[in-house]
Amino acid sequence: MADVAERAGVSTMTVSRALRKGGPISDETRRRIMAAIDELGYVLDQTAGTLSSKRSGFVATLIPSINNSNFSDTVRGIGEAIEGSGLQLLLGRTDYLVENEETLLESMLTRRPEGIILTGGSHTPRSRRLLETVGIPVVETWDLPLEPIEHVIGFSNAAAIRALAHDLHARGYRNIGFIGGTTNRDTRGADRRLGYSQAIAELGLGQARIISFGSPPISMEQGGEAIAQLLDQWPEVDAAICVSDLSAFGALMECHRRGISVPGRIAIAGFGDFEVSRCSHPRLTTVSVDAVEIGRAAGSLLLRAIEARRVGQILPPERHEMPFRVVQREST
Amino acid sequence: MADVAERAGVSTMTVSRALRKGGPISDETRRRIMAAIDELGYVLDQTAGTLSSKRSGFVATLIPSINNSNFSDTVRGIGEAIEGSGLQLLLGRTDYLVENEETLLESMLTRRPEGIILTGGSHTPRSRRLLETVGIPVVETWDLPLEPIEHVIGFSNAAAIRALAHDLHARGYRNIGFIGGTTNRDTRGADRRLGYSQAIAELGLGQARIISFGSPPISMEQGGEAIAQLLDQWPEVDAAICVSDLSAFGALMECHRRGISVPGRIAIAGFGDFEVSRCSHPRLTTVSVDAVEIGRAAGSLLLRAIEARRVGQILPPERHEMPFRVVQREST
DNA sequence: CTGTTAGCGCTTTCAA
DNA sequence: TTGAAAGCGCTAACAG
Repeated sequence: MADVAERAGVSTMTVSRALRKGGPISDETRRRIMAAIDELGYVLDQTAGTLSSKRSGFVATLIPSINNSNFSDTVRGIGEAIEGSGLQLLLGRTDYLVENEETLLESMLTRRPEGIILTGGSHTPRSRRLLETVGIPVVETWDLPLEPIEHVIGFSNAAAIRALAHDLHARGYRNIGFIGGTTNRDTRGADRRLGYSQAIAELGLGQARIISFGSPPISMEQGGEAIAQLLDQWPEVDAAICVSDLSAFGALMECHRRGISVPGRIAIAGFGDFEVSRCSHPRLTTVSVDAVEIGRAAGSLLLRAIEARRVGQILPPERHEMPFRVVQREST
Repeated sequence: MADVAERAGVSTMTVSRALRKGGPISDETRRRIMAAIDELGYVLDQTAGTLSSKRSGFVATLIPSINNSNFSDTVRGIGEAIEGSGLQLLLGRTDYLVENEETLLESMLTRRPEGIILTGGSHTPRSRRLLETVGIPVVETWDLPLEPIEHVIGFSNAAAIRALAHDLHARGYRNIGFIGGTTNRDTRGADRRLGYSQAIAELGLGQARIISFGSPPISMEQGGEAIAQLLDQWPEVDAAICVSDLSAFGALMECHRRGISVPGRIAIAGFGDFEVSRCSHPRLTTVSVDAVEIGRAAGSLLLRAIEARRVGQILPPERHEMPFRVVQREST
């Protein structure tokens, strides 16, 4: 800034003002300063600015996996929502583990983010404590936690799968199985399994037929092995609900390979409305959630909360339930 | 730090030392300090530390898309490489546009990253200038630029597709088509198309049969529409190379839908060895690149370069060509 | 092994 | 519309 100020014949304070949109500064002075910056090829050092202004301009976001279109869509939505606000995303990948979330959270908090968006409603006690201590706005997404930290933009994964199971039942399927991961590490996956069990009980379908296969997130490959196991163990199954479209797709392809007709011999449905489920042959029935919209809603809510804090206020906790939709396609 | 220091009965400088691994400090003092930090629920403010030490602890990484397993695998590899070094990833998504790359770069440089990993070898003049001015280590990946900025961890996309075309030729295919995007926005995609054209010329196969479909990255859906167009325009084609596995998969599914046998009537091959290509039926022939290893190599190279700068040295530019491999599967 | 002093490059605050 | 002074919370450098 000193170099720029000298070149433009002003003080560093004037340079600082020129770099903010609303600053009281004459057009001519700003032009000279911008020219000087451009000639020097300099960029502002936000580190110093953060220290001085106590505004980092960071928004921390934690997602389970970056290579999952649901979560990457949500990140895109967050990006759209904070675009133009001067806020920057600090992205972290928990790999579906709350322990990783805690570590990442701690490491991100050292950057003094002004707000945080988390995936899911399960966190370690220490994570909750850290968030309380820093006192910045928090939004939990993709879930409806019973005891939210603060704001929530989510939906019930259990209710979504229940709706899918009811839909299958209405179409005449009676022996519906479920394919998911072996642990509760993926809490949304565990919630979906719960929704399946609830639906089976509600519909009076007797026995729950659950194949747990592999550490979450369950892959396409594992979906294929799981469907074989399901058909082996309960030959009477006429429909399979998979914890996500990826395993559903793997199951579908394995059926092709074995000459098992879908939906003739068995119907297959997934969750998430991934691109692969729209393109496969047959196209996969699934539950669609607007992941981009979850991100947009979470981002704009967080933005309002951050702006409130900047003027010394606190936005009361908000909780928005996002819609989901059973998408009936050719596989059921 | 003042609060912690008071509680532990030491100076802030001692607290600072306790928070670094190698610091000269007694076990007992460190224990007391850590206890105080834990009781208070405080985390270090790296903003101030960055300003003082001139080390941000950030590594900036720019990728075209986060929802692409190739790039997200590379990010994972980078993460593995820098794990334990105390460095943190600052991730940005360019959406395949060098103009976005420039904007993101500028915004990230305000955070004073200690090193940068870029995807591809095409950048705006201003991007190159900014990088020169800041003088931090730069690694370009996923390409072999003719005029690299500094370090390179990549491979030739053209050579990879040439190898695939030669492989198809060796298996008897003579009328090979290519499916890709309409513009050069995705420079790796454009390079792959170039490799196809080179191979057609080298092998004396006469006419190049190229279907350009949609703005890159071309989707599964678009792959399906493109294969229909290819078969319509050149009914003699006996093989199709797609710019990526996603479009190849879309093409494959569209053939299923139309009752066109793969590979009986037409062979289909892709690029990238995505999970979907390993699981589809038939499994897709593709070109495999170890994306995680590209990330690991780029990360550890950058780490060496950063450590060199920290002791006032400069690591001479390195250039590593990563292997690719044609993976013959059932679709050809 | 621990403490003191100075200062990183900005922005806030106040004054003109 | 502009400038001067002070200070954000750490760490480097030096001393003991």
